[in-house]
Amino acid sequence: MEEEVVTSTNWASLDQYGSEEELVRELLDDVSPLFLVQDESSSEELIKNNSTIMSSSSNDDPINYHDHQESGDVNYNYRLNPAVYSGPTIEDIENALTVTARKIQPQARISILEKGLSKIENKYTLKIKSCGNGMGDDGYKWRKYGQKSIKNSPNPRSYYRCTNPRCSAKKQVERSMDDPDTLIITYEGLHLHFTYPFLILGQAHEAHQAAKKPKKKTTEPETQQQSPQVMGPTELVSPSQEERGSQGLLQDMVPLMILNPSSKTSSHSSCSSHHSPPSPTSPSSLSWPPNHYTSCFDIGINSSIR
DNA sequence: CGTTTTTGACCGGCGC
DNA sequence: GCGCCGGTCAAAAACG
Repeated sequence: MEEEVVTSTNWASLDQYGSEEELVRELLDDVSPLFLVQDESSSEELIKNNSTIMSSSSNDDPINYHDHQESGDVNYNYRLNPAVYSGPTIEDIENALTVTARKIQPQARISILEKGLSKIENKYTLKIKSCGNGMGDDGYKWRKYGQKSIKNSPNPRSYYRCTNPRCSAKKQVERSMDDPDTLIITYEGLHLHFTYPFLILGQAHEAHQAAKKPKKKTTEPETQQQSPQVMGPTELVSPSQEERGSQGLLQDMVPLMILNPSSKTSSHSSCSSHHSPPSPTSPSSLSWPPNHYTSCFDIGINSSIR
């Protein structure tokens, strides 16, 4: 019963529409997320780019506006693309992230991705080193829905799902067989995309206060509270308690939808749930979740479950 | 007392 | 056809 129907989104189908490709590209490329634009880029360009995105019914190059940015510029001052996002500014978010990430260094991000990120099918696996009880909190709110012991592995695997009923993102967390310190997080679903912007190479400045949860290290280090956590060596810095900022960022699922060739998804997608979008062009009437409700949208791609 | 976690049952896919 | 395996469900316990 319920509206589980809405949950019909499945990640598997993403591949078919190529939008995921874009995601991967973003992740592996040193370009900013679609919903971000360089500060220096003039509004004109912005608009232009925008329209490009909107009208990109084919995969010409929806994100071509990144081109000029690879100039290796030092000043990475991103701001949210107002045309597709009406939420908080990137500055706000950056502030929220205790990190002094005035400039997010793409390169740093990439190095991490290259290090630990791998993709299999439609799942992304991120291997990170976690010191002791370090956890892999990515700032999202997850609800644990299962735990299973894995064959050949002393450690169980935990299953999480995004708390937002409309989001189909899931993730699994387990420890590496040999390396108790290595956390293997497997993301499934678009949610992932918005996680990575925050997996920036951090300065250890926040690291010192991480392990506050003794937590029976029985097995799996969780990730889910919004407590400040830090990973080990790689130092993935995740949004701390103020991560509301980050969560806000997630909401930019929108641009994705826009980007998605199968534009039919735009409106009916479940994200237009309770409130109708202000304008067809900018479904981003996103408001920040008052609470801890993680915001993530499923891009209602017409999908058949599995 | 509402919410989150735990945990065994259940289920579908796959290999033998 | 059967059993293993990984994933999910859901009732109950734990938690704050």
